[in-house]
Amino acid sequence: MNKIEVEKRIKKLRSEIAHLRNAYHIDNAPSVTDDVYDSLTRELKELLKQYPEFEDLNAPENRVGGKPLDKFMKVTHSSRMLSLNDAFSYDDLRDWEKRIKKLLPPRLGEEVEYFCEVKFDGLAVSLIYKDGKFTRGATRGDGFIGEDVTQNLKTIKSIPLTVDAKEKSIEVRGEVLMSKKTLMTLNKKNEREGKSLFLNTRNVAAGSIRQLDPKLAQERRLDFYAYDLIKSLEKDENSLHSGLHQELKNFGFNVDKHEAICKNLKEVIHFIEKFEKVRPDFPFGTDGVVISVNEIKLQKVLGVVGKAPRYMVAFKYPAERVTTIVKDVKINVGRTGVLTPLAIFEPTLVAGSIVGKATLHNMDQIERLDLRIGDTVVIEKAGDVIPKVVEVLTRMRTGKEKKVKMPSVCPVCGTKVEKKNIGGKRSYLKSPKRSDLEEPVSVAYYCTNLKCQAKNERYLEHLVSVFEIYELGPKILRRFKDEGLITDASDIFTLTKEDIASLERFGEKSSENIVAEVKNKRKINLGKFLWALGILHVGEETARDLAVHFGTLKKLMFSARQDLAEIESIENIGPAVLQSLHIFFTDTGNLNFIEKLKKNGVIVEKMKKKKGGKFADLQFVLTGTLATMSREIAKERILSLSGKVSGSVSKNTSYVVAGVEAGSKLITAQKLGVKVLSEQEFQNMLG
DNA sequence: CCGCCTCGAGTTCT
DNA sequence: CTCGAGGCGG
Repeated sequence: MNKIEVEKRIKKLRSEIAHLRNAYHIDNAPSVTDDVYDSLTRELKELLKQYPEFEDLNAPENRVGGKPLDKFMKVTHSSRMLSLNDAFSYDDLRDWEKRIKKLLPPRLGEEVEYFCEVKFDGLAVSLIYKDGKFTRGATRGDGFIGEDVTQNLKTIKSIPLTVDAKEKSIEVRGEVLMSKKTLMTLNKKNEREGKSLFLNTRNVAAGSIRQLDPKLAQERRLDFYAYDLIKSLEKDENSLHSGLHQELKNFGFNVDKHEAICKNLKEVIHFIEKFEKVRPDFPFGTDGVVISVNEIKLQKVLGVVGKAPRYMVAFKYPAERVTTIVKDVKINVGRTGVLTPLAIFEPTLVAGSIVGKATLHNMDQIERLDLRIGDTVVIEKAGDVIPKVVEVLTRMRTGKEKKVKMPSVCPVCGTKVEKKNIGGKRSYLKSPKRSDLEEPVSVAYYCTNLKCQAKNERYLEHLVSVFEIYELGPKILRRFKDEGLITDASDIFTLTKEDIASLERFGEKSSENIVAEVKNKRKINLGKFLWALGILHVGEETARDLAVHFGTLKKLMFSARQDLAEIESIENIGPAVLQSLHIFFTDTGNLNFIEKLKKNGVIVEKMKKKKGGKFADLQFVLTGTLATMSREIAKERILSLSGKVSGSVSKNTSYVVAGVEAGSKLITAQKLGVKVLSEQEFQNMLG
């Protein structure tokens, strides 16, 4: 970005942040909108750090509730109110520990004790007590100079007006908060009265404290939690941060009960994980955990760099939704020739991992989102794993965004692309479609070249994965193909050690491994073999149905070529699958390919009809991670007992087997009243 | 013909 | 996990 673009971007960020701050739509969960707001704020802060010339004191980020800054008295803090360095991962924490241990004298460094506490998401304030009386309260401001908000703070019940302190003067630092519940009640009231709704507890708390009218502040039912105590006397050399918390409690301040002294980083991480579970139900908004070196003596050794202490760090829980910019939209070509648009982002941290791309599925989806290249988008991880574009922030547009267009030719081979006719021929056997209607076509675009390189490569990968030949990943396959070792997938089975070793960067050992693995996996049952062929509409499930019905490849092929009625009688096989099978098995190329596979050593095992197993008529859905077996194994065991395994929960599901960290399927199961089995119960059923 | 349920196919990152 | 599309019952 050049400077002009940066300035424009800053402007856009400011207006969008202001927009979000003023109101939000009810159908968005507040906590999620909050993440988006934070994400934009973070970007703005970073840009301003790089380009300080665009700082603007009157800009929305420097104002609260739209009111200018100068209505309160400015006060100077006795000691700077520090901010904290962030850690976004356990690795960041480990790096932090490494840094501080290097700085500590060797003997001390080995026995660092940490103190963990909740990081509240509110407004940091400083309270001064002189001779035990609350005399002045101030906001953090820039750390050096804050605003005198004493009158408003006095309306907060959990701030004691007097404390029993020996020292002439003490300063208590802590966070002004509004509970999530109070915000909900407030928003309900505002909604009834047609007023705009508040975005999050932090903003209302901050806004309320900076109201001129203390009465209004009082109505907002704010709370205060203390976390630091500064005494006029030098801190006792032997004191601990945890000890200060105790003192604060004794003075009558709220101090959150989720705190712990940890002997090492492992215990710190344990604390973080424990609080993460409590966090959603915690009455106040939090964004992480603060970890401090517990001994004040060591804190002094470590000191402060810039505006953050070295002896403290804020672990931030990963945001569930963040914003990023779409750098490009690429088009992938799949095994079937489907062209799938893929959004490429500026790599961004979401829910704990860095995400660089997300599928956009198809052009219809792009249109629904109204997504253009250059857009600022909100992304999340569906089921905590798969990145997904949730929304486009259209207000962030500059006008330079480019619309996404499906290319008219395949990006790999240059052949024409088109949509496919679907469902037009209601039955391959019976009379074709009505002609008065337009033929229905697919949403997806397809590359029409049967020999498209991309298609072949995807097919190679598919076959290898069905055969479970793990040694051959996409990279190696591509290499073999480019180097002329293989021309079609069946060539994999005749690769020799010498062939592979002749390539650069392939040693004796790895060549041997590959050949051995291929030889090991060349036996395959009929169901998997059919699946591996990659017949249109014949996936894992349908292939198994067919295999069980026919038992041998020969019988299936005969039927597909000249006895279609039998195939059509099979459950779950309709006109589309039927047509696809007929076309596949009457094509000479395909027949030759099957012959070549067999000739090259592939052994297809017959499949027998199994019936009357213990799990007959039972349908299972697996979710989460099982401790005693992989999901693949669990599936095989269920199938071997005549049960069925399905990917999604419906009212037809008999049991959902829930492992550790079960996902949304568990929720649907509970909603539909489907029985949920623990791994133990499942084991018992298996016997 | 419509709506529900499955299946197929494509996809991300550690 | 998600979306599209095939299969099938109402």
